[in-house]
Amino acid sequence: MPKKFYITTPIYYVNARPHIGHAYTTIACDTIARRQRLLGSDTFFLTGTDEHGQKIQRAAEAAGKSPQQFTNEVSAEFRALWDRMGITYDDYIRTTSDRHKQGVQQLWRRIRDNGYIYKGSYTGQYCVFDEMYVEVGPGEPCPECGRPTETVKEENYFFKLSAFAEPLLQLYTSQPDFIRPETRRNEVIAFVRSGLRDLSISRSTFSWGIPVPDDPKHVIYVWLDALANYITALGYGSADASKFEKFWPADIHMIGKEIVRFHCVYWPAFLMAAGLPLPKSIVAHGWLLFEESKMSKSRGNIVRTETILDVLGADALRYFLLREVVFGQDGSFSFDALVQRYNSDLANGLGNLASRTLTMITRYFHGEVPYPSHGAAHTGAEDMIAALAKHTISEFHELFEQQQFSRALELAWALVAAVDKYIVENEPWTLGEKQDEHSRSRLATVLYTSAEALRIVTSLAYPVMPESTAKIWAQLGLGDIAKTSLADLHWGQLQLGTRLGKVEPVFPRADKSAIERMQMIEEQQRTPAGATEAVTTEVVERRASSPGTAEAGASQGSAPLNKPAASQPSAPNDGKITIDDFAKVELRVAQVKVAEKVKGADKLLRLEVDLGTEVRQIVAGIAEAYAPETLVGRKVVIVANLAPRKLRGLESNGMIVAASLEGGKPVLAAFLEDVPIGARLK
RNA sequence: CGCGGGGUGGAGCAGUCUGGUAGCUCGUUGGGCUCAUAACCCAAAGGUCGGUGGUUCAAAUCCACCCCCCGCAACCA
Repeated sequence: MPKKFYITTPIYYVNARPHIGHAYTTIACDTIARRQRLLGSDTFFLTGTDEHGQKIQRAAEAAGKSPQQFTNEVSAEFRALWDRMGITYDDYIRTTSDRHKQGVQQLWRRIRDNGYIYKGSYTGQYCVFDEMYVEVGPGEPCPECGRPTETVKEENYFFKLSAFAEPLLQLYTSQPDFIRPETRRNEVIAFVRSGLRDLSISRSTFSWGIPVPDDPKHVIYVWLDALANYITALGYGSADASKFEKFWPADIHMIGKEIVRFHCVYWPAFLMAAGLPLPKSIVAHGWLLFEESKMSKSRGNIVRTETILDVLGADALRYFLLREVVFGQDGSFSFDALVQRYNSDLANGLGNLASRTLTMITRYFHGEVPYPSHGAAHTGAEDMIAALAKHTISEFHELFEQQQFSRALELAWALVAAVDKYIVENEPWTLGEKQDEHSRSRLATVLYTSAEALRIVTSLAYPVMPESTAKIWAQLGLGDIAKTSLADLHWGQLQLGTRLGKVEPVFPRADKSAIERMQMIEEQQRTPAGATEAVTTEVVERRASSPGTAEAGASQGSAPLNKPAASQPSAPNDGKITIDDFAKVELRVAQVKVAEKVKGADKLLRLEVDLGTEVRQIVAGIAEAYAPETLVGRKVVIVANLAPRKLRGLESNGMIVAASLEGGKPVLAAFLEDVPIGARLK
């Protein structure tokens, strides 16, 4: 009876288009799943999309679509990307599917019948973005994300989360591996220790969700809805629960670090309340940051996965992400680093080793794997390679089990380097020129050893790079790489006399133009985002069940998340605006009448400026560069028609125009000639 | 005391949990080889592992204190 293995990605929230961060999570899971299959496990790999909630409802409205239509489209995009990347998911769950709704309602009933749901009323500040109530006063922004909150009063169903603090802490203690890596575990423990409050798990203020059983005025809280996907996909709550019986509990829930709390606190609590088994482990990875250079203002910084697929292929991306980023920590992505890695490790490393080894076998042995000597032509060098290979296999397995992908790959590539060295030291090309028995035998041994090491690295790397390793496999004359067994991989399995396939480069070298090509594609994809659109699209995946894609500086509005159909007449493609756009900005000369520091703020000055027609208050972040008294009487340029905004409790009605120097130091705009107060700049 | 992540040869990073010759990739310099995708191999230069103190036979690693940098959030309309 083979071991079962169940792994999940988060289900991705469809308010954002898929990007490289989503791909990162999915790639990690796919790699683990492929490896498990090769190890002989009966594997089930689940991914899907999370489609309910107020945010989606609003985004759909903004796009002029029904929520279902909207989510259908985005969900299909995710699925298409995974298909294009060859992701081997076994099922794709959508939270708007009937099977899911049915299962969620069943879960609800079960928790309710066990006495963990009660009805209460709640008045408070609600953050639409985070889909949660926050503890702030009316009018205050969300402490989590800083966005405005709405005052909401509703009668809700509550989940008795408070009853689970002790059981949860016990869980974390008794199963140290439940949350990985450890820093996340510590965070969770600290959070639970600080006390758990009951959780509101229904909403009646909007309708885009799954109705609460027996009270359809309410819809079920999106997180309870979403988390349940892990069991509903297996048929929980349906007529056929055989998969649920077989695969649940999950072996790994892979998540990004931003959704640790939901998976490590709420989800196990829900399951405990329902009397269901808990997942075995939750693995949180870090975020992908984009080329942390400051020049990212001119570039956008959300990289589309398709761009990389177009130029270097999926395997290059898979290898890069798993090799370059220390799993669990934040990593950075850049085209430069990608191409660098690709060239040094794949083209020059594995690809070149395959090429040189197989070419020589083709040349000297007519393309048949030769017989290694066990006699006089066998030296200690072969033993060393074999021993290293053996060590590599066992260490590699161990590191992979701990999700230490980068170290595992580094280790495997050390074998590649060792074989390169072995080849140089043994000079098979010299041996090939001699015809004597010993030289022939020696040559056979060297080439067999190289090919066998190549075979081992290739099979270890298969889960990471399924396409390219399959090509090497074919060149080695072996069958279907996806059908090989990793469990009993060992030295010496390469069959003598195996006929090689056609030898050709698997990883063609990438030159600098590859980087330029990718940047160009990104450039082209970047539709000029109208300001209004940015509002809806700016809700990048914060709560989204995916690794965050932290951005270095640029405004998020330029993300390629916009509807292509945007009928914004304004800008040509290169980011330029028309004179009409500029005319919208009302720049005027004003004179500072009053300037003073804002209490409790380091950078803010409160100014009263005279526009000629009125005196208004502006709060500006220039306190570090200008002393208040030096400003009084000075003429400055302000943006006069900026929407008011509260800063530190004070309303600011405009913005002072200043040059921004390195380090953020502002230098106020000024005139050499005298100008009248109120004059408009055009 | 806002949250978080860092400070390791020129660059980018691993190693820190489980103390014991400081490792990887790129880059630089010189050499080798010619089977291979201008690739591969060798050698060299380059490090007070942020600082100070402590524990220890032994500290990049453990403890304490301090300094600095970067995100996010603020107070950059």
